Amino acid sequence: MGGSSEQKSNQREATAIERTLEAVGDRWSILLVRAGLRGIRRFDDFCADLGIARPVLTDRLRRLVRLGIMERTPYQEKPVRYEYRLTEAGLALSPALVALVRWSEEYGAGGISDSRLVHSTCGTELEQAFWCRRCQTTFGPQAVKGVGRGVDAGPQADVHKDVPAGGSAK
Amino acid sequence: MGGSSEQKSNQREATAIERTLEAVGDRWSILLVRAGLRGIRRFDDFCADLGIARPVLTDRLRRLVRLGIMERTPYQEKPVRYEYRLTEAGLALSPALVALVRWSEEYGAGGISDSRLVHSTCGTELEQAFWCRRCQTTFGPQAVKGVGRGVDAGPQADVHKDVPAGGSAK
DNA sequence: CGACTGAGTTCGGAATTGAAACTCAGTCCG
DNA sequence: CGGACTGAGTTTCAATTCCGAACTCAGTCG
Repeated sequence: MGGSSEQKSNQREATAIERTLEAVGDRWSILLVRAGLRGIRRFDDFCADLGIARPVLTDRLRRLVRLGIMERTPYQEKPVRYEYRLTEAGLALSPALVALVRWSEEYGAGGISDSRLVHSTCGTELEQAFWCRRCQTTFGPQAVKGVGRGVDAGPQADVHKDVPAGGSAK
Repeated sequence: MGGSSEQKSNQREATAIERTLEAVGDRWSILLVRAGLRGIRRFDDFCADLGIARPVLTDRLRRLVRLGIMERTPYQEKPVRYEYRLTEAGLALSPALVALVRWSEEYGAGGISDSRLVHSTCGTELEQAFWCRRCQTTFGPQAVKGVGRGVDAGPQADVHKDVPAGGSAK
């Protein structure tokens, strides 16, 4: 096309985020994971709690199971009944969920937040940061570099200002 | 169960995550934000880079602007041309993006990762954590408590194991 | 035996996509 | 001057996907 000589990363190989979103990037999957974190496990409960249509729920649960995010196991034998619970991979999505909640708390439309995330041992509102094992410091998104081509907070990721970024830790 | 004495958080009032997902919870919005972080700003570039259909792109960009996640400004006057760039609120979504990338790196299907996130100053792979300003420590998702009803990693959020959680940070 | 549970399925109809072609203003080239 | 080109969108129409409600099926309870 045009004179462009640059080759953007096109669809051939999905990037990390694309792959993640393929798994949980639809309107419901993340909500299902969240429900799972809240302890919901049974079909009808997911259905009632989220207001998701049954056929869609069936499909999503199956996909999450296939992707190893949830597990379907019988919780009683009499009439065999199955429940869905998060696997380790599913639980590992919680940082992402928390990040989304935090965002909504800060920038969400309306501004009113019905829930605040706090550090359970002291009740202080938490901040999110990255942790470098080697340097033993926390730092913000602007010090993250993508090696390869998933995310490189390149050209314009500099406007930040409210991230802990090295709160103390050094 | 039948009588349902428990009041799950139903659809009446959207929870924090629900509100966030309403903004960026569709198949494309997050990808658009990511593209924005990578420096893409122009309509056709978003289109080519993501392979998104034009009508959908139009719609999503408009929504992101309406939600204050992106800004539409002219970048030349001759023939007026507009570009879309992330606002502060948009940039603030990066922790969530990073969390998603991290997840894919660790649990993503296939296992092959085309990008690893590292601490830019030392090249070490980063870990994600939460930071408590008061306690001056980092901690993992299991020590997060939701006050209100957004997320409370309640009943089963205990299986974790690979989060720094207080690595040292002091 | 009849009502009830829990986990799905099977319908239509409604809303969203997606690909490709078309519009429009203005600029560049010969 | 006129045709080709850009960039940012529309329009059109077929193909998906989604929702809501009703239905199935196995097994249990009273």
